[in-house]
Amino acid sequence: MPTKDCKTEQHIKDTAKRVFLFEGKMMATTQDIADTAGVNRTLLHYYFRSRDALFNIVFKEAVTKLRGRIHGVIGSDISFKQKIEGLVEVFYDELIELPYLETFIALQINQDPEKYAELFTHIPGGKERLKNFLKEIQQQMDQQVIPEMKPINFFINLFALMAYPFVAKPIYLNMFDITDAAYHKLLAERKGIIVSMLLKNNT
Amino acid sequence: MPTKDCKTEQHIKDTAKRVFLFEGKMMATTQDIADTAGVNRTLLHYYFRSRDALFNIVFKEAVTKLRGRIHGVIGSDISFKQKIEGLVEVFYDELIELPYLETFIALQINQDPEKYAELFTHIPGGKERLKNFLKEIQQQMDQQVIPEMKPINFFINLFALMAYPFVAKPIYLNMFDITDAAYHKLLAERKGIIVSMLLKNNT
DNA sequence: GTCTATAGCGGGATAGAC
DNA sequence: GTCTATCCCGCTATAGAC
Repeated sequence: MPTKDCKTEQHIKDTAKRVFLFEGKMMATTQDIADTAGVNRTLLHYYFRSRDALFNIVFKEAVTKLRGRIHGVIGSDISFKQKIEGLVEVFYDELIELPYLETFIALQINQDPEKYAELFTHIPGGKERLKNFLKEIQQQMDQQVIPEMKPINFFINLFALMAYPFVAKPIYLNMFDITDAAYHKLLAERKGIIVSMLLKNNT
Repeated sequence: MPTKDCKTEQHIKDTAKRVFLFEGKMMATTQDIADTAGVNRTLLHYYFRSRDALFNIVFKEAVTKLRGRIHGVIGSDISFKQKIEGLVEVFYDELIELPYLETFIALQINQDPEKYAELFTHIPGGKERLKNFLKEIQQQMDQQVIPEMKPINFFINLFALMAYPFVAKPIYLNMFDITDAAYHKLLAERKGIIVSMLLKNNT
């Protein structure tokens, strides 16, 4: 809270990021954020023009960071297995920091696909890097390291296993009547599970 | 559209279900729904009291139906493999009918976990049936049919692989620049993939 | 049961003083 | 840069005529 010495603009941005992506208050109003930040509501508009603009900045920033780290891994010069392990690592790292990021991505992308299209494609060399990764997946299949399927489906499996547990967390907390801490232990166990599920061949 | 001979109340409900869960208009207003249904907006309030009440009815109905079919499968007297196959089948069946249902579930459950808690637990014999299914999963592990892990994580894997592709569909349409039809082909291919990924052992 | 008219409010946004 | 006061709009909801 005492970030008063820092620039107000940054403080508002940090608070908005916390409220939206950490606490998961998707419907937070400008008043909510201002109250949480301990500033006057008009300052949000002074610095960011509108609620929408503020939201987009923090959302875009978070997605860009996650996406950047993901591309960093799939573009680096390491083994395929190391890439999968690396992806799980960075994904978990980012999503434990901002647990509601994936839920917001799902929400926003379903609300207005065109608006957020660029967030997932318009990245320097992104198309190329993605294409190469799919090729690499195909090679692993040819070498019988992973089961035969369309490379995109392997890709989807990877992200399904990583992302879904964060999106659906409240369901399972309730369904299995477990604590937040217990769920985090399950999540930790998943890191290894995901890798072995993906890389295990059926031949 | 010409459902005028049918009761207006039902027609409004059907329209609301379509707008929310089929077309994915999560922020649809009472006016939107009334227009789509071709009725006066006040009729929504006449029959359902409020937008919230109307939404809850259609949402609850859809979730209850899906949940009912899922419990029907896991509670029936068939082999473990048949249960997994059956779950994939009913899940796909329901989600192709209402493609945005999973996204709404994720959204609603994250917004207000307590409010929707009952939707996932308060079902006659539900707790018991779930517990037995987890036990069955454990047995399969003991028999080396599936890899060793906490049964809950097997359960989460199952739903991750089924549900996530529906939630994240717009991302992949854009990311891989494919059509709706092409994505549906990928989804169809997944049915077999999901089963084989889950039931493949690593010993 | 179906309409018109209207009330009421919550939230975003801006003008203008300090 | 920060505040107070105010405007404005969209949406929900209801009252009351037909």
